Amino acid sequence: MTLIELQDRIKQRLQEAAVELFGLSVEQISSETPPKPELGDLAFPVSFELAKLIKQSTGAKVAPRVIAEQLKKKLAADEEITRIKVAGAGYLNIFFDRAKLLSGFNAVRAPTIDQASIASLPVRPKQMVEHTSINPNKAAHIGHLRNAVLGDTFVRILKNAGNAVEVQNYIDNTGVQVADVVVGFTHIEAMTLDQIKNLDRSLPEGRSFDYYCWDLYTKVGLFYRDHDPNGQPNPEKLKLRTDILHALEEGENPTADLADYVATRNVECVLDTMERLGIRYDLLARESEILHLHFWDRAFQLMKDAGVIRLETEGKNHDCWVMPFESHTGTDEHEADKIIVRSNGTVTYTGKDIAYQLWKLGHLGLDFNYKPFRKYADSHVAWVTTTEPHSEILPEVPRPNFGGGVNVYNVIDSRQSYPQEIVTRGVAALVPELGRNASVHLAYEMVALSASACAELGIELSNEDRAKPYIEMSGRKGLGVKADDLIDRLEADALREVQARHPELTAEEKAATANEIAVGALRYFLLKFTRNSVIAFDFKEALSFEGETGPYCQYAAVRANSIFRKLDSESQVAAETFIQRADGDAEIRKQVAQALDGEAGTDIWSLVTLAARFDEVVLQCAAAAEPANLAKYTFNLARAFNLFYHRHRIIGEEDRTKKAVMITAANIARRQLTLALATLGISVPERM
RNA sequence: GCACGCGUAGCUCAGUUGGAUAGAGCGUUUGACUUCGAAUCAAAAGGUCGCAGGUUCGAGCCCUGCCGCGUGCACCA
Repeated sequence: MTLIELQDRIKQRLQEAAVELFGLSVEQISSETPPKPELGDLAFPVSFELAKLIKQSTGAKVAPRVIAEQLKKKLAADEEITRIKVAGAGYLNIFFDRAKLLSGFNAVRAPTIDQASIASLPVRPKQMVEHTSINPNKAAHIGHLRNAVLGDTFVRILKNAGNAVEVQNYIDNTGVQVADVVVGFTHIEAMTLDQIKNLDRSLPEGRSFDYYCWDLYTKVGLFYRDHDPNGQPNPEKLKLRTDILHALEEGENPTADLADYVATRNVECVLDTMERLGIRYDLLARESEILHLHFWDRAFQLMKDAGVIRLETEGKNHDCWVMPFESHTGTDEHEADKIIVRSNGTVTYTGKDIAYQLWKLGHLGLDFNYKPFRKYADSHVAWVTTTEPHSEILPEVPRPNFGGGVNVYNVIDSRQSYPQEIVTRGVAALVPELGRNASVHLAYEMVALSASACAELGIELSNEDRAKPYIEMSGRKGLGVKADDLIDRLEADALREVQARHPELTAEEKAATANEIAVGALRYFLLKFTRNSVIAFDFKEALSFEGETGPYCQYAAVRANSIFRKLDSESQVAAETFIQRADGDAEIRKQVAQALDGEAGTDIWSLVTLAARFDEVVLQCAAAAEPANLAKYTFNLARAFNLFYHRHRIIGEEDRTKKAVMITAANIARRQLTLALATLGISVPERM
């Protein structure tokens, strides 16, 4: 028996009772947790809702408390329920049979989310999540990290909620940003492809190819402006970019080969960075294939046939194919319609994304070719799209079927809400049966720099910038905190602590532990904010291991594990069988109930109920697409455990029943805490 | 100008879809290591939930109008 099953059963009873008593059906029965455990385990404000419905249908005013009393009588005593109380202005508060549920919760085995168990499940509709999608022309910064951590955590949440999920990382290898770096290599540094390869091989440790490109990219911006940061771009130099862009779209030429090397190496570097945080992918979908395999041509035809876009024959958008967008009333300066195909015949990002989304949803009627890109340590393979047919025959790894998802989640920052809205509309117009909900823009606010972070990075601020609440990062200006730099600092800080606390560990163990702590700190830091909150990045906050942080949660789990490491196996087995028997044996159940009663008992019981709520929280997070809720829950569970840890001693406990109860409570708590952390992508170190 | 988002403790943020006495972390002050690990725990101080109306049994949450801040409104992505 899980908490969700129990809740659903009570909700159903309440719905039946509402029909029986008042002839009213309440569509959604909401439940909540009472502010204090003394008030009960579960509260239903349904009487308020019913009072309103009764007034609406009959005009009669009935006090919520009166309704609650009637519902209470109808709610026949369940065997899991010991008591029902009407409280406050009309709450229906439920008290569970603590002994019975403790036994029940203990028997529930944590679901595993490994590949084997997923493969054995019947075919389920597939959820698609696209995240990371960094332009492959430079190193990742903390803004990209927020995207990847958010996306990866959402993937874990979906999997934990029982979904099949496919993870995609979109590689814009034919866009302006890649073209810019190519301009840097060919026109500033005057390098050939072979020279770039040699340079790549000769780069020193700690200055990888993506770092090199980061610096080069900022130089290109100045190059366009003839080295005057505030100057106007030189049209002749901008033409270099346009020419390269055309060569990239064309494909199969020396410039495209050079760009392919640069983009692919940057992708490899970014995948290395993400691997440090436990973030992996199923498929790297490249823009070059969307062009060269004629995805766009097909989508273009579909859009023309459906009348979704029209060719402008006059006015500002003369010769462009545009998608009308009525809700944005156009002004003189700002055009309402969105250009999909430019007057020179090339397609915008929005158009390419519509084609890509159609493919993701299985409605384009074309497919990519695929080849393996990277094999991870656990033998999972990230595939990449390719133009070459039958590339998948080469390796021995079986290829999954990509695409064809029922829902598509696109993790993209909220500055792109407008183009994403157009993409969603376009897809919905082309495939009306899918509706507007098939393609979801999972939007989040940007990561910006706090004033103190700028000071630490040695960035000089103008007076205008100083007045702002935060400073926006800029890849073009090289303004930002690189992901690997931050992870390095976190690992160094963590290593120093581990060294001080556990000098007996080997160097490898220390390094591994430091990595686990660094990942815990970073992922939690990026997840504790809700999606629509701007993160003004601050080093002190991000580097903290105390208070509401990942390491705090890890520490609670480590403490829990250390209890079980020290506890003799005899006590563990005894507790297990004792609590198991509480379900059937009335005498034992009475003893257990006693141990869970009173102030100390309620204290222990509240830890158990909080731990049991994990499944419910995961479902909520999946529905709301908000991983921050899970982060908050995990922290609260860790906090509850630390409090329990402080107030109760297990190993020295003399009373057999009390000891068994505490062992079981601690075991449930550490199991759920470990699971919650794993869902956040955070592991629990052996020691810390 | 228009669209979207935000405004909650000194600072950074939550707030279970309209419910019980508005909560955390940091910072400040004060306590707790001979104990299953103090990366911890406890206590105190700290609030006109931007302002003004409205809806109702009930509003931090919904509606309207203001004020302030951010982002977007490209033939970039």
